[in-house]
Amino acid sequence: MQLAEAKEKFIQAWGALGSNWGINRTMAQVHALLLVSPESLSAEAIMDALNISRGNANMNLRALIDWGLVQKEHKSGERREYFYAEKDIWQVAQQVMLERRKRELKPVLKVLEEVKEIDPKEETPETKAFLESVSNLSTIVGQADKFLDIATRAERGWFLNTLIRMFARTMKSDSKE
Amino acid sequence: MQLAEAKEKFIQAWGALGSNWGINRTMAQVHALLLVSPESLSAEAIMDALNISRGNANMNLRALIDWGLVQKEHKSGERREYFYAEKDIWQVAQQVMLERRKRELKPVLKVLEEVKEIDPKEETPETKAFLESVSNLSTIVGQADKFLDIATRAERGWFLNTLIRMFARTMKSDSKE
DNA sequence: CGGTACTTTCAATCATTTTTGAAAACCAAT
DNA sequence: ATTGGTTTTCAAAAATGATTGAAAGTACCG
Repeated sequence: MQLAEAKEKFIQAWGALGSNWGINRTMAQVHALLLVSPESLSAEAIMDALNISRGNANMNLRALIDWGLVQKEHKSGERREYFYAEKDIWQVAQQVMLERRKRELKPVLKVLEEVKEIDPKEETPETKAFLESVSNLSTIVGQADKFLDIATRAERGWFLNTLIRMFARTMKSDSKE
Repeated sequence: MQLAEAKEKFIQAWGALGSNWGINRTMAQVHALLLVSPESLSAEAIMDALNISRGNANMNLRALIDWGLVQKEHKSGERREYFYAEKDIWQVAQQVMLERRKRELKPVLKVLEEVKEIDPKEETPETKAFLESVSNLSTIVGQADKFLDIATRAERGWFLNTLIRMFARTMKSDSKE
């Protein structure tokens, strides 16, 4: 396979993954492109590589900067801006976890708490079932949140080791517990 | 707050969360509705509760069944079908992890492997950077996949305990490692 | 200043996804 | 085998989300 072909394939796959997870396909593609570019790229270069308009490139670059995944660079002497992506994938993952937690998990947790405050006069089975579901849900979502918080702060090595340890345990006691 | 109001709020929040994560808003709402209904519901009831058409209700119910989150029930004497959701949230979470892993993580892992096979004659910095990014990426994605595999099989209690242990550790050695 | 080289914005357009609703298929009871 | 209640399908319509492109904005330079 040629490099160009491989890049293309990777960019497409990353775009598809993104769009399955609620991230704008083009934004994911721009990110993919920057990830595999050793040098920072101008808006121009990105537009050309992905066949998108200036406006589109600009918007998605801003969004990526907003997510903390991409940064601007001013090359001295040059007037135009260049963009490059954080290359340490663990950092990228952490940044994504941080943002999604903030943007999506927190609001849901908030609603779950609010919704627990039902007028307790209603003692129907419906109310009971509702409160039970909600409280289970907020337990799990809360745990996920806590977990992501840990992952977000952890050193890559520590986190990895813990995973391995967990994995080893599971293997040993596989179908018995 | 009244029960009806609380339900509505919850259904909306769940729908919004779903759509941020690439899941059809209505599908998430149907799921939410069934989650908080102690009794199984007919398609009719769901259509009414969410103001959606028969076709829409049907399609999303099928999709939920497909994801293993909802099941049909035939009430004896009745001709119409009733639907209910798995209420154990840990099981729901596991099912979702299982499906997304299968549907989205696996294909990406496959592409990452394919894309490593570049004609090694191209020894440019671009090729190097590309291969490095890809290999880092497949390490992380592979680890995420393995982690989800564990989570997917684990008993709720065991998993929770491990999380707590991880959390305790992090707290103790917070900013030093 | 005024010009040049860019970046940003945003209303209009285009593309994709979701929803509808009516027709077809299904299926149990007569 | 016909009826009536029900589910399923799917082409078309509606809604939503993404993209464009041109105009407005910004900043640097002489």
